[in-house]
Amino acid sequence: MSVTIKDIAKIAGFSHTTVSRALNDSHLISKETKEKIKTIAETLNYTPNYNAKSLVLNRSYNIGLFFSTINEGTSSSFFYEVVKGVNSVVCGEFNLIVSGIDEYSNPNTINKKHFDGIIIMSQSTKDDYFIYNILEKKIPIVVLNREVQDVQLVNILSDDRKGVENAVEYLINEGHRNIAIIEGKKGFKSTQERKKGFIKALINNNISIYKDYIVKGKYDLESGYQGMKQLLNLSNIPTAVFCSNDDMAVGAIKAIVEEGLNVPEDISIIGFDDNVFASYLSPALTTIKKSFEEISIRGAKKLLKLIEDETLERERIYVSTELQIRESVKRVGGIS
Amino acid sequence: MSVTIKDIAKIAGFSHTTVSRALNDSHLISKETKEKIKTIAETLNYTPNYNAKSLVLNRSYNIGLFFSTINEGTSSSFFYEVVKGVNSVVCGEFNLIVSGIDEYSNPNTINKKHFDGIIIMSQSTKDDYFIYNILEKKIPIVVLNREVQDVQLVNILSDDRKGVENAVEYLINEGHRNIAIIEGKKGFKSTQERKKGFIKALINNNISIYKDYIVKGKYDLESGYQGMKQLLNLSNIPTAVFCSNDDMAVGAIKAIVEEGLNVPEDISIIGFDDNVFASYLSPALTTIKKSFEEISIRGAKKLLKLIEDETLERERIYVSTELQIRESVKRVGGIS
DNA sequence: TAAGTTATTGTTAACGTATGCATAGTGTGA
DNA sequence: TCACACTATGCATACGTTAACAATAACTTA
Repeated sequence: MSVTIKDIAKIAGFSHTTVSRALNDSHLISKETKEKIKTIAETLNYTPNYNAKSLVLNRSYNIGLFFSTINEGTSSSFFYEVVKGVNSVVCGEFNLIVSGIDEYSNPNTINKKHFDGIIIMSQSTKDDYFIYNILEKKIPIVVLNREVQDVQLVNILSDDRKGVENAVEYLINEGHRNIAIIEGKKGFKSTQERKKGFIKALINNNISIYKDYIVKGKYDLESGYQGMKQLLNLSNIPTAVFCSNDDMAVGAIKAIVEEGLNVPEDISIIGFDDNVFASYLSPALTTIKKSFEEISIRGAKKLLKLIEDETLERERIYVSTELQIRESVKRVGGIS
Repeated sequence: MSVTIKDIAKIAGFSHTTVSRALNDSHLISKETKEKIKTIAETLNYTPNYNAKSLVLNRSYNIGLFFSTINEGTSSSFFYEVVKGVNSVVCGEFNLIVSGIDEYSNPNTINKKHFDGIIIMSQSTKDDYFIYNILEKKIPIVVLNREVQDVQLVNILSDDRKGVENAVEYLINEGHRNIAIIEGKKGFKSTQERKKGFIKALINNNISIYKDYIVKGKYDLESGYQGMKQLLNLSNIPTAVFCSNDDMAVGAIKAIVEEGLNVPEDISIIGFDDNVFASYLSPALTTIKKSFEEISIRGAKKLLKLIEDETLERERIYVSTELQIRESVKRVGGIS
């Protein structure tokens, strides 16, 4: 049916071994035969059978990109950025197989013959059993977005702490001194990290930290609303509030508006995530964006290196965030 | 290294052929041996080597999903819906390989050994050379979203005409009689189809068609703005306007607001596409949504059938659209 | 009881590629 | 001129699976 190296061999008058070597640029073959064989291959429109190649070389030319799930609950811009990022790195040499972890009731069906390497965009600790399974099989793996503890693996994470630190420094540069935070959900790693960044920025700039300016939240709209209410009840209302995610920022804005105040004229707001809706709010929300595309690109590149050299150090890499400056922050006061 | 059927054969005391047959539930093998072999396979954590399987069975277990491009210009919600839709159908039996046509300088590198079937989400006539190439190779193929002419293939398309017809009938049911259209870009298939749907709805309801109510557009914001200006200059301003896409709807709304009028109080607007921003506009835009997820699901299912039975009729399938009713249409007048 | 049928298992080759080893031809140095 | 190295090629086999064909045993049937 389709052209094989044996067909080429017959026409060229060489053994199929020689053809194989010629097409793989082996140094054992003379220049002239190489050229002859290559032109024949081209005219015959030869393409290697990757299944046969894979069988003997014991590799698949496949990279697996696994999301926790591909169903409801995955944001489309997130999904797109990740696939795009990984694809831009692995396309050409590898096939990119996209899948959801929740589709695999039994992770054992995944084996090394099938994937040269695996990238996991992890959004839940439920993924861990899957990750451990792959680690056991010694398949090169990179985990994005979620820190996997107690295990040596390549982990690409967003540097939330630094991102918040920068954002709060931006507020300070805009003249704000009374800056509050509405925290994320208790127990979440991201909650801690974002808070640490907040504190760090204040300390760096010798701004004292008021307990009243640190209020709890739960990452949902309602808790942002309630948190802001609490801040509005203070005698010394902050001029700027960092909300640990965009949902809470929306809740906070609602509370401010209800109070008859305006964003950013009376209070400036910064969120975190850069949700789809962030730029459509009025005022458009200034927020901190994780670049999932960059996380994915870095992860994919690291994976390719890992495939080449399996002894590579398993490190944790932090990718910087980007402050999306829009309209929810106002400059205040004179120059400090 | 990893477990093969020969390993199982040794332990079970059968030939590897018997093992192969047992694991594939061949009727040639007795119940007892089947069970025995299967339990051994399970305890050894056996997974078949798909490359070997593929080699001998001449199939790949891969489905290719090709976009015109995966880079800038692809909307994320569109991309996500499509991957999600296809994945929901093919997961389990097949690997889903996602790729961009623009990554293949030479489509000849794609061969039947590599893909059991291919789905093309086509957004440009530039894809045609690629599509023809795959057709020549007799790889089962389904083309989504764009009509490919002069060729027998399975084509899954959105029924724009019917969608617009329904939307305009909705306007009519809301009491509107003076309904205008701002057309899409000249020469585009979609422009014609959407216009036909518009006309059809009017004819169905015995509403006469004014030439003045049909204005040209170019699918961009500016042309929507200009088109609306034109309509606002008429002595008999329409009470409702169907804009052939959402971008033009935004332009149209801008023109209306500039004139000191309101949407939907003075003029109702319907768009087409359900862009990301549509629900964040104020008023939130009532618009016609192509369900790319459904197009993808239908396409994927059709492809699987095509793989099973290559003689299947190559038909053109139209998937219905969905009217997203939001806030940009107002009920007018009494009951007609 | 011989011949035929059926149920179960084994032998062998095939898929298309890469590679260790063998071989032939050509030059090189003493 | 002989031994040796080097270059270019071919032979044989392996990868893990399936399947055509062969083989065996047990059971039917006349």
